[in-house]
Amino acid sequence: MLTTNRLVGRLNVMINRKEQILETAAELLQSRSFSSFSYKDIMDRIGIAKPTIHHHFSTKADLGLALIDHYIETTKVALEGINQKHRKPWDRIEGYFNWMSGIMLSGNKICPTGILQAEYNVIPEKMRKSLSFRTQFIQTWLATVLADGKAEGTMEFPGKPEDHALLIHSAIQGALQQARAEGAKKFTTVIHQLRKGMEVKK
Amino acid sequence: MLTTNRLVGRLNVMINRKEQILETAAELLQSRSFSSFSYKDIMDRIGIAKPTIHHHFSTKADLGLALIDHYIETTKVALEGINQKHRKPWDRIEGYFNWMSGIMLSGNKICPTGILQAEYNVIPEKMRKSLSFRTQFIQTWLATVLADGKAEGTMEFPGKPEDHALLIHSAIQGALQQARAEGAKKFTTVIHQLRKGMEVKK
DNA sequence: GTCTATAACGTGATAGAC
DNA sequence: GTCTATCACGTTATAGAC
Repeated sequence: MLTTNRLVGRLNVMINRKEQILETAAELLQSRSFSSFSYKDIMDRIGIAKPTIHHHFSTKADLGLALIDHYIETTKVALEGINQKHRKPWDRIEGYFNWMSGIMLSGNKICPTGILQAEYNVIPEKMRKSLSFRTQFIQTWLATVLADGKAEGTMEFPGKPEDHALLIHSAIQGALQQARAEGAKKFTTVIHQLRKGMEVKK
Repeated sequence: MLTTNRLVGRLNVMINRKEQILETAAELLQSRSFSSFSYKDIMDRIGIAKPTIHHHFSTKADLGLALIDHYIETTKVALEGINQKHRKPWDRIEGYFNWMSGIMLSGNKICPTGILQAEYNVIPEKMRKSLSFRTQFIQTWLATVLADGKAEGTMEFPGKPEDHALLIHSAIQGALQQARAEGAKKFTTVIHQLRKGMEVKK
């Protein structure tokens, strides 16, 4: 590890280390929870000393905040990626379902929004605002897709697009939690019901 | 406190104390999370010493298990109460929605299934089985109501009753979490969408 | 059943050397 | 940037007196 770091040079060490900590923390957050992972867990996983983590993220609240900002970035990349790859509303929705499905399949994980909202009263106060931003970002994206689908006549659902987007997001958040406890089938069933609930009745 | 306990007699003291601890723990579980509340929190809230709690629930895993069993009991009472009060499927579903709404309104709380599933990988192993039982119990009840509604022609939804029951339960679980972070409106919106999704199209 | 006292350990966080 | 060493505190849990 040390040898490798020295080989890639000083700047890369810093950047990689920080991102490595962040990735590890993200993994731990989604498989355990915010208050259930510790600096020691990170330390053990990537083989560095605890003060090294404190050097990059001086408090756990700072790490938590960076974590959410990191999620915001990957969310933007993921959703804009879907928009670029697919034009049709149905394809975009399926892209979103697939993205969520990937979270579930990548080993005992759930949606970060879910875990952080479940722990809302115990996470550091400054994490809450960023969390809210990410939640809104996803729901706004979903609402846009739904509005497009309704406009072109390929999707049908009750109420306003943003209301149905909220239903979808809530259901998937709950479904990921159910799926980890009860098996992947729970997730695919919920997706199926959501899909059926938006199909156009002839 | 002590005086009162002595007045009600020895047996009552034991029973009441145990239930008092359980109620307090339930409150803490739903407002914080399982790993985020401690014996000290209970101790501070009801003014007893920590070893007293250990006397009733020797380990935290035991307390957690008793907590879920307690939830199973109150769930049975609540759902059978709804069945006795209301005959029509729509009234029963609304009774369930109201019950969940009550959780949200009683101060910053969420569904215990939600919090425990969110922490699934960190809760003691013996809690998981009971948790699963309660989840299934609720979904089976919901499926029965949905099946009745479909049979009498007042409800309409895609797929099997148990599949739609899973969607409803997942959505509400997610909605309670969203509502605590983003405001009660999120919950009522999800309920509204679920309701619309089951109405009979003329 | 309840208490005081304490054990044994894990936590986030800091000081200071290299 | 990373380390060793250490701090102050909170955690679950137990021993033993009343």
